[in-house]
Amino acid sequence: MFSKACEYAIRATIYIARQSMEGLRASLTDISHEIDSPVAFTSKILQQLVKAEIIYSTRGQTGGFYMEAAKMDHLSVAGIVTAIDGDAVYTECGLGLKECSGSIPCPVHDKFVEIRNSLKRVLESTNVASLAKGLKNGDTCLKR
Amino acid sequence: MFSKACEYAIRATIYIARQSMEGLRASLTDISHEIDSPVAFTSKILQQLVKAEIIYSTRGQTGGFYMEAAKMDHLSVAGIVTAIDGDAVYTECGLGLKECSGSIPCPVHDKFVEIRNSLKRVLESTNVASLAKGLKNGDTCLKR
DNA sequence: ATTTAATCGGACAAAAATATCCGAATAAAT
DNA sequence: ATTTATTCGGATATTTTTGTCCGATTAAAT
Repeated sequence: MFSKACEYAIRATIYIARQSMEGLRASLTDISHEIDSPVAFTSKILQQLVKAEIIYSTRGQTGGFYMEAAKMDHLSVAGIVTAIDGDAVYTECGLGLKECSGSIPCPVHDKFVEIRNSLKRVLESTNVASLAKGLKNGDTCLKR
Repeated sequence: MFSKACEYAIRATIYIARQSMEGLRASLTDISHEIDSPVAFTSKILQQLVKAEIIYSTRGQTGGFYMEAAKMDHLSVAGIVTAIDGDAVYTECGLGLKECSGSIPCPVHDKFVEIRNSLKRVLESTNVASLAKGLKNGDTCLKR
């Protein structure tokens, strides 16, 4: 469904949000430990998230990654996916056709429009803040 | 969503079914031309489908690939996906966790169960015969 | 029998995704 | 000023996926 990079991105963002909720910055090593991901690869992904302005970073000692409170409330999982994987998962033909559309449909076009729309709807209606809260409460988990 | 191999497999199967509906065998070159896919790679995928007994093949001159009528009616798109990509798309955690489950859920677990179930339901309720008919009627397309 | 046209199977190649390494830049603490 | 702990950026390495090549096998047509 999503690339590995995107999975890490979502997990990292949720963890950063969870920490930022308590005014804490998260360091790279902390993050990759908490979400059980390869450190150097995670670093690249965090840089992408910084460029997309989904998270922010400060360098130097006591530096790290954080998220603004307003962002947590407004950012959906769909926003993270779009930043890392683009919108292919919502828009591209399920059978890989370049010109698949209502007028020149692939055999599963209608069914897939339905599936992708429901996926999009779910991902867009889920904000990062609510997921971070679930994590804080111990209801959910980011590793293993 | 699906691997390239799986996309080609679905398109090839539909085309083979369409030809078998008229008692015709489809050759490798014919198939990869009709679904616009790389010939040698398509060959590998067709062999996988033969091993999975989704399609059948005969060697030698006038040989080729074909599908039994009963199979077309009973085989769903889900069956092809499972044969090529396995059931990861229906079962694996959306965030890549190994042990994600109802008792130890990732933050998006419940939402993803819903999405995956609806995906599974749609793919299982779509048989190859109906898709082959749509192709034969010119309602749908397998290339571009 | 030979030719021809097809699938099968193994080795190989290229491209993309995933992951690592290391030095540079930055900024706080000492 | 120096040390220390951090992110940033570029080069490189590994793994997986995608794709190619070619000879072996098969079976119908000549």
